[in-house]
Amino acid sequence: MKRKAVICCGTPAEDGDPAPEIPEQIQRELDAIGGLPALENRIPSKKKLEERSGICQALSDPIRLTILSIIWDQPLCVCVINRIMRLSGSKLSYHLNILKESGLIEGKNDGNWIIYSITGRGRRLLQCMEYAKK
Amino acid sequence: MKRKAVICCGTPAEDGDPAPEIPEQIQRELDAIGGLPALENRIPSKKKLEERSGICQALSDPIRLTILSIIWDQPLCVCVINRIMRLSGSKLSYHLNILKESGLIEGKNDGNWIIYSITGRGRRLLQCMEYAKK
DNA sequence: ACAGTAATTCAACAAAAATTGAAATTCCCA
DNA sequence: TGGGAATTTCAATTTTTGTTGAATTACTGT
Repeated sequence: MKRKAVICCGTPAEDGDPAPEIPEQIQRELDAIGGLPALENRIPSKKKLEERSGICQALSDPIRLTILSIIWDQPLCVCVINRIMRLSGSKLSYHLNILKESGLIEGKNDGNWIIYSITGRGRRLLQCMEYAKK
Repeated sequence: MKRKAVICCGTPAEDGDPAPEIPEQIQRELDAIGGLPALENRIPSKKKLEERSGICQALSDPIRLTILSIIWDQPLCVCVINRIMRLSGSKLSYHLNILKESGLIEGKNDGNWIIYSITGRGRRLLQCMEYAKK
């Protein structure tokens, strides 16, 4: 009854390989939902995976989370943000740009200044984060 | 009436520096909420910032998001996960470990196998992500 | 005890992200 | 139209992350 077991993780599996031995319960659950093909179906498209991981990437730095918390209640110019952050201009700019590129903040020109505000998406994501994290 | 303006972003501000010129409206809004000290108060503690950015860091990779989607409905051994992912063992292990360290998945030993499942936190975060992203 | 297997760990390397300081851009105002 | 100020951009460097393949651990059944 036993299928031939193979080394399944030392090297990537290939299409012809026999299935590795797996725990009985897992096998049952897997069969119940439709086996491996059913599992594959749940994987989001490459495009979605990249979009989501990109957003998380933007949120994955304490400096950037700090910036978001600073402009949470009102839009602010870079100047004022940096009055608190105290970073070099280029460094702050670098992080602002990452937040902007992923749609979490947006900048509006006002004469000499650029005034950044948090976007709806940025606000929702941060709130979720907050809720889900505990 | 005008305060002396200074280059405020070329170099980090220091305590003695005069405040830079800022747009009138921003100044008003800022005053209304209690000025810079009020802004500083909203910044989460370093500990929280690091915890949150760490979680986002763990979610910031398509491979790891894929793993989470694979074990979304039922716990699976590394073996089966890799039947779909087709990565080298060490690579998969590396990513599983990052997810585990940040509390998004947990592993339970079962004989020769280690069976990974998504945690409550992992589930909530991914759901939020989904909702907030659009 | 031993052979076989699932999974992890380790050290070397490659790739990506962050930091730095200098230079450039854009706008305002005299 | 020229000087000053806010912000960004760029290239060089450092730091952090991810990948690879070999070696190791831990468990099972005999």
